[in-house]
Amino acid sequence: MRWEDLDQEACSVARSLSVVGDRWTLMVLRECFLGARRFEEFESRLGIARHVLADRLKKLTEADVLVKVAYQERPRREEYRLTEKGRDLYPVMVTLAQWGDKYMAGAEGVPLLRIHNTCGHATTGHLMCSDCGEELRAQDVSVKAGPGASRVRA
Amino acid sequence: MRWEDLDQEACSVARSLSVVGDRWTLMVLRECFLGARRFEEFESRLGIARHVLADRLKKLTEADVLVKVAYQERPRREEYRLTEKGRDLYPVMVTLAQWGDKYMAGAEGVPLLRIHNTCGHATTGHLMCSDCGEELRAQDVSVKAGPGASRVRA
DNA sequence: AAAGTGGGTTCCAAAAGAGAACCTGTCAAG
DNA sequence: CTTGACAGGTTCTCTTTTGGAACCCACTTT
Repeated sequence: MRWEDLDQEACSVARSLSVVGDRWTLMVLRECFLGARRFEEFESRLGIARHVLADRLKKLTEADVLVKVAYQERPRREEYRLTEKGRDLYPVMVTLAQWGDKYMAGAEGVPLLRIHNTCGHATTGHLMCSDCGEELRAQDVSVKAGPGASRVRA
Repeated sequence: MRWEDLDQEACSVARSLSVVGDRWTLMVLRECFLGARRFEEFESRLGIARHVLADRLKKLTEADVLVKVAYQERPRREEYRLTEKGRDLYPVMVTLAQWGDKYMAGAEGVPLLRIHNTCGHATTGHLMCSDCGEELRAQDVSVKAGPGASRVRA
């Protein structure tokens, strides 16, 4: 299978990865959540090759994850901002960050704390069941074909 | 910057991506959560090139995300299983799947439902603050340098 | 002896990435 | 009016990674 066919799969993980699953894309989005908006900002913070950055920004814009917004005319300059669709990737970033915090931080501790402004505390996110409010753990969840399943999986 | 230097970054997202951020790795892990264990299973379910699969399984094993366990001797055959470190990636899979459910499912509905066995209902996971129990949203969270920050970021 | 099975490795061509150089409007300084 | 700077790209060459097919090896079954 070719990577570009991934969005044809009857699997939401595959479809998400067809947008954010290649090298650098999630790193670009990390910078978005940390406040980056301009081409030069992304480049200097990430150290990414310029044409790769241009390609990722283009694809993310085409996927409506980012929008290009002019911040000045003459010369026209545009910056990239997260759309709602893009902001909805926040849980993915947080869960990735927490896995890194847990397994890759080493003795000196985690590099970045997340502060929940609502309550003022350093926080970690926990994934809770929408129905019963218990924490969702892999061993308590099974899957079942949904309405959009073209083929069933056990 | 080269991709292999990513694990040197003072950022947990970057460090996580240095393990799971390349093409196919998260797809391999999706299959693990759906019950795949053997080389042939991964290959036929994913349609991935065999040497790429071999490389990903090797790297995931070296990173202690998977372990090789013999399921028979003579001829010796080994399968791959998620470790605790691997199972801890479950929240990443769920948040990715939910983003795909929301934005890529189309009219026919989501391909796969997740059933929370504890309560018996189809569920979606919500990311909650460990401290106050409110839902964590990007706009309510700010970041602050932690003990392992080698350089500070606003 | 021949074929099958599971889990790989090897080969080549095609695609993607790293890094540096170059291009395009526009303004400001000399 | 020429030179330089700035933001945001594009183009070039070289290296690395994929995709796809073929091959290999230790056994077991027919």
